[in-house]
Amino acid sequence: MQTILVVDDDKDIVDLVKYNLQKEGFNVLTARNGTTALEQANQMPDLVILDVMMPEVNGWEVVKRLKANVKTASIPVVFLTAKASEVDEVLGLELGADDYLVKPISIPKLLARVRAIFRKRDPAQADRDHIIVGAVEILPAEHLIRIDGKETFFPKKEFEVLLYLAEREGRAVSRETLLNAVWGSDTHVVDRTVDVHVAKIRDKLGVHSGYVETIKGVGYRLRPQ
Amino acid sequence: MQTILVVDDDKDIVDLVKYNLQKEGFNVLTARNGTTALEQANQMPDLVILDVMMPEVNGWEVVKRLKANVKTASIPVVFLTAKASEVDEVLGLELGADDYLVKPISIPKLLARVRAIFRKRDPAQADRDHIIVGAVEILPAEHLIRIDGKETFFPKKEFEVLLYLAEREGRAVSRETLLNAVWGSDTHVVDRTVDVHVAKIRDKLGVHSGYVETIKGVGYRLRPQ
DNA sequence: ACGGATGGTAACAATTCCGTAATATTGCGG
DNA sequence: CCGCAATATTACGGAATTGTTACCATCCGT
Repeated sequence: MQTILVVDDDKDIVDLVKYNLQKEGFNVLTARNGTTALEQANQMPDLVILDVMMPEVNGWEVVKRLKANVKTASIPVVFLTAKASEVDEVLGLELGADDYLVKPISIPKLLARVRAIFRKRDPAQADRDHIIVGAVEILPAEHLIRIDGKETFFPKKEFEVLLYLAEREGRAVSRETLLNAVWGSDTHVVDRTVDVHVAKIRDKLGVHSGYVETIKGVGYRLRPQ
Repeated sequence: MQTILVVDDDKDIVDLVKYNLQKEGFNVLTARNGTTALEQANQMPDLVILDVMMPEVNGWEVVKRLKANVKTASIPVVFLTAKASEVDEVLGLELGADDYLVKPISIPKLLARVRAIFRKRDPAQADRDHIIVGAVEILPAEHLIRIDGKETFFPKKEFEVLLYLAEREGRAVSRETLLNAVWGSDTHVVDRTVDVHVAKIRDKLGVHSGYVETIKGVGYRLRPQ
């Protein structure tokens, strides 16, 4: 049975979410603040649903510490946020948030997200041989990119950068991460180089150039469609 | 032909699996440790069968690095694990394992899993007796190629290269893959040789020479018509 | 053994791609 | 609104990849 840790300082929300998750057959742990959440995380839940705004140790701090601990680093996290404006921050910071939900919570939406997270790890449906982000379709095996259905040639590096971003659609990726993934961890390449390649990618994307967003001080991300 | 990379520190297991996969018509690469496995993975196998417990670089580490590399990220991985207790970890960690097998290995089960993986990714493996790509028609049984309806003789190697590309119409194929498929995995032939044969093929294709596209840094592909 | 066809290699030319630096521009904090 | 740091853009030289040609080895049938 899958265990989910629900963290929110609002008791009503915790109870509501807990009730519905249990009804779906999940084992539910709860915490009312960041400190307790971190303790509960030692029980290795399969997923953490985490409020951003909490007194003392807030949601971001919790994630940072979860990711810093090898044991808990791979637990996926779904953020709960009251303000739509926080969404950008949630996704922008390279924190490893797997998804987010804006309050007030829609229970069906919550359950859908939770199921989606677990489905991702279900070996039975793991194969994506092509990635679609809006009007852009990436086919790694064919080394081919379709923009508005039109095949467009991408040189190797540009292809790999876009693919890496697409595989992490909506998540911010630092230049350093990109350099490691695309260029390799041993090569020594100035990080400004990434900018140039991103520029070329944007150029090829044409009207969709806005897909690749710059997140100042962090890196780039592919805007989810 | 599909290529499978088998990784295990136990020689007996590698040999057993290799033997049975080859009998099924798969091309098999092997590695006895994680480091070698990662090197072999550059040859872009269609599937990796990977032991969890290995000295030095273990199975999880191998997967983590495969997934971190854009080039190899989409290669499906089947884990081999000795302990049932490891199964939970295999499935729990978000590592991209497509499936798993518990030792001792049941050969029929192994083959079933492997076939399942490939069936998923290769839906229409219809056994066609001739392939048509635009104005080019290839009849493997007759060892015959028609261009604009005109029979044209292709020497063996050129024929096989074109056939291999045609069977994967639209897909990029690396020189290394071509060498393995057409020349065989044990022969040592310089990869520039492929260029020369492609040049000869283009020459014979005449006005249709553009069918064979170069993808710099990757290889060649037959443009779908 | 000869001639032709095939295949492999090397050398060089042509092209594309990449990385960097220099410069312009943007966007954020104050 | 200003200044500063981060990012965008541009241009260019060099590196890497590929195209092309020529040449040699081998095989095969005669």
